[in-house]
Amino acid sequence: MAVTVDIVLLTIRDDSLAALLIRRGGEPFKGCYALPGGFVQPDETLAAAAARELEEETGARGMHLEQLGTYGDPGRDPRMRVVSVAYLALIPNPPEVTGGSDAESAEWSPVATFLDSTLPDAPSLLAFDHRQILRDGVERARGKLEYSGLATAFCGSEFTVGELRRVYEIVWGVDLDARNFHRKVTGTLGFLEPTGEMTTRGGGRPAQLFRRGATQTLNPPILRPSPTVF
Amino acid sequence: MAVTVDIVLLTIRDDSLAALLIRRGGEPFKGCYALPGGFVQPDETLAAAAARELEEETGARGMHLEQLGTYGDPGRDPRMRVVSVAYLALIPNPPEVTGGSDAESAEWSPVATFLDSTLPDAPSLLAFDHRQILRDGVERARGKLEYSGLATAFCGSEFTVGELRRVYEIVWGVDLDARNFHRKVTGTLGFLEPTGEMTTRGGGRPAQLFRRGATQTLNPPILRPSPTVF
DNA sequence: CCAAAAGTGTTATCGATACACCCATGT
DNA sequence: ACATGGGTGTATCGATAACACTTTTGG
Repeated sequence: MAVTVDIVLLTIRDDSLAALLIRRGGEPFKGCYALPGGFVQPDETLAAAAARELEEETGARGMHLEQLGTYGDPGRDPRMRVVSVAYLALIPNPPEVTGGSDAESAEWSPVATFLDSTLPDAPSLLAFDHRQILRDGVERARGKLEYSGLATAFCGSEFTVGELRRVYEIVWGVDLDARNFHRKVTGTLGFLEPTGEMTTRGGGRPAQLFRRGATQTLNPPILRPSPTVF
Repeated sequence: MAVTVDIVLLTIRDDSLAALLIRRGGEPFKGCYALPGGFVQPDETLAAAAARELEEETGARGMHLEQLGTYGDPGRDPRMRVVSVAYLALIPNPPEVTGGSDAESAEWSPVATFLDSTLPDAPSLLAFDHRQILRDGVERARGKLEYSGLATAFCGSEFTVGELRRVYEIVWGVDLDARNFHRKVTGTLGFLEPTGEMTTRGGGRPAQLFRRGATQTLNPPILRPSPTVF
């Protein structure tokens, strides 16, 4: 029985939540998109396999990486029985992924393109059961923003409160009150650590720069106004 | 590479949170306890494998079953590379599991016996990495009580508000205010469905009997007073 | 000056908590 | 009568939501 890892790598690009997808050059699902991934080697942990595949595909290391779930229905891959452990990864500034090595090329695509519920459920765009995995990954990210510091994984090492708020707004697809959001995140002790620096990037009045704080659990949570649809 | 399922089967027994564990009759970890589990067959889904193992061990079917996580470090099983998909299962009235078939015998044991943080981390009691899996399963159950109807999976099909509260108190290891709890769960529309029946089991004034309602998500959640330790 | 984003203040309202209190049964 | 658990009422407190308002930059 083959064991693979598949990775839902998310980022914020052009004011959209985007995922890294591979255009398949061969059968099955030739021409479809698929999640990056590959076989687990005999002597590496599952997380190490995911990190290795990520680095091969993007060149980036050290981003947020967590296990998402395992997908092993017989027949999910027509060639053989494959049990795939899915990982969720988040990266701040999406590296350009031009072309890729062989016939397979990697691209950033807005997740809405693939998850919009008006689309048919059949794998017309995404290979295997990767639509479900992508959906689960996006839902995990959306949920964890509420009670954890996960959103900072979409920001660089230093960021403003406004930039952090944009992450919430884009991932949840809602508008948040900037004033209340500011009070909430700066008021949660240990959540954000001020650098002392200011920045004017983004225009308007200069904003303080922050780093991730030690408290990576948000209590009470930030509740999303209305659960996002797809 | 071998793929197995391991099951954290929890129940409430003698006012304690208890797990079903197998006493190992052979090497490795002979004499240790281990989670029930086994190999995934070529033509069954992962969940079906877990359900099958559960039925073989307890005779029970149809209980709550959800995927917990996948554990696949090289060396976690000294005999070979084994990737194990762990499932969390909950059952209301623990069936007696006398002896078992062969040298391996199943028992219900309070989880505190194995998770108490004063114990050493080495697998002196639990085989493989099963202590970590058990800990993750208990933590998942504790967390999900807050915002889901998971607690009802510990109750029979009909239960009183008091019985449901006992589940929370035992799983979380805290005391809850009976009056506020009552208001909370009966006030969440669609969470509990009154049967119209009353019962006097448990003594005191007769209590209404309820069934699980359609709403299996609790918003706003019931927050546990202070996170349980181990 | 104006637009845009950063922050602060204030108030209404909702939900949780901590109780006091009454109800209906078994012994 | 009294113990036991079921259930309602109510005041207080903390967090959120809505929004008025000031601050500081760039164009």
